Amino acid sequence: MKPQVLKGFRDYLPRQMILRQRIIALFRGVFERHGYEPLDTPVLEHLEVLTGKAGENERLMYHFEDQGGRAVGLRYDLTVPLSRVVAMHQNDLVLPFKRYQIAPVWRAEKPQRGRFREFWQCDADIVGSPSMLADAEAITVMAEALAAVGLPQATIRINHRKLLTALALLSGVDAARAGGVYRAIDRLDKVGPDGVDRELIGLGVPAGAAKRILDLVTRTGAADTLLSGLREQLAGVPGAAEAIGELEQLFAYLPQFGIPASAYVLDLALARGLDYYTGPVFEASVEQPKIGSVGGAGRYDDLIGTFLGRGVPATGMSLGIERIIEVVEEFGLLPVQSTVTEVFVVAFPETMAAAAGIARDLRAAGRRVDLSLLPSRGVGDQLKYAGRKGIPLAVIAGATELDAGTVALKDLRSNEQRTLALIELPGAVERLLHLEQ
RNA sequence: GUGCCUUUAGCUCAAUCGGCAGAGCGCCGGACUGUGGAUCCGGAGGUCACGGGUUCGAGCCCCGUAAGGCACCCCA
Repeated sequence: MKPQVLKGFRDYLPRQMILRQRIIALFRGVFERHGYEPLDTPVLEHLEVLTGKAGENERLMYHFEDQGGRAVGLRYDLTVPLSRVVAMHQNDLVLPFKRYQIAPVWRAEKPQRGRFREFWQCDADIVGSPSMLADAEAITVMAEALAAVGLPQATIRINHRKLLTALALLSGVDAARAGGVYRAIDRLDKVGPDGVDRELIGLGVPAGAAKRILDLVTRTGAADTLLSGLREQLAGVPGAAEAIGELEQLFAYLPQFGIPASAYVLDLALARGLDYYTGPVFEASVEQPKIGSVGGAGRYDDLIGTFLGRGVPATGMSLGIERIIEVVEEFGLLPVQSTVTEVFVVAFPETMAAAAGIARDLRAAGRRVDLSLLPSRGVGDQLKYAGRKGIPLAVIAGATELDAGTVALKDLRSNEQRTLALIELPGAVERLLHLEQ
């Protein structure tokens, strides 16, 4: 049997796991500081729970028949499972329900840099508030999470799904076929204005309407100026006034939540592909490295209704761990740690018992301690092992020192070593570790 | 899912026209019996991604497959 993993799936070795867990811990901290509660759901769902929500993306869904003949699928995102949970457990949840979920999802895409078939999403959502305050908080949480990992160059672009629908109506395309118009508009940064113009005309949009749409979505400037301009241009178009009004509220709330104005921008060309969005949509992306968006989301007021029969408003955001790691590594935004161990205890065959006792005492003091399990290795080899793993401190528990009630403490980073009374060891270790921070 | 590029030691890569598979780094051992990293010496390590084909002879040419990457599509 040849050892191998599936295309687009990966093992995470300790060095990578340390960074992943660190980022996850930072995100969890941001989520919990904003009052979000943890949630987890099964990786496998009834296929019908998953289908009908992702539009054309359903071709990327992993699905199969289980041994009992049931049609099942691996979750494609964390938003649909959340909606199912809300519908199933409505009596146990206090609304607005704010939950975060950090968990893997699966998509059968062609792998590329920052794009995998198994990847982790970090979602924070608010269920039960139709207010733009909820959307403003979702954007705030996203901005703070990105700032927590030192990613300030990511700007959150914001748009409104109903605004795009209004543009489609304006162009003479009915709401059912509006998706094509969204996609054409969304490709603005890739194919440029002329390209979008060609694509719109290819969809059957009259040349005049295409030009008008292009004129509207390529405008830049302050959100309130853009929105008041749109209010005039789209007067009488169904849904437009509502969308513009919501965006105006949203942009009024954002400064109140304390996010710097540089962290977000109104981008009238932003579309996003998932079918279930009904209101504001947001997306955070980076220019370098070229991996596209690192997070996104939006409001999905009708999704829970597909399970419940009655609508429950919901909004939230999602961050992609793998892509964020790509950026963090590219720019060295977080320190690289190769081990979680703080102290290594060098032992000799004849001092094994004492060495184990020292390790136990240090652990009781809260230290992370590795004890040599191969004491027949020489001191040099044991120190080499500790050094190669990147462990900062070594305690040498030799007979010479122990007979005098002492022990040698070596700082493997600076090569400084001193002999100290056994009783002083925990304090000395603590001091050396904190000097490092 | 489509198109293109790549794949040689653990890693990064070389190998002229199709003619005996190499280097650096890493690893292991020694110089050095209780002190890692440096230096020197020595050593191990290869199904040339995999499967076919052409040829006297293939790492090199041809076909197929897989994995990785780039561009689409789409997305975190």
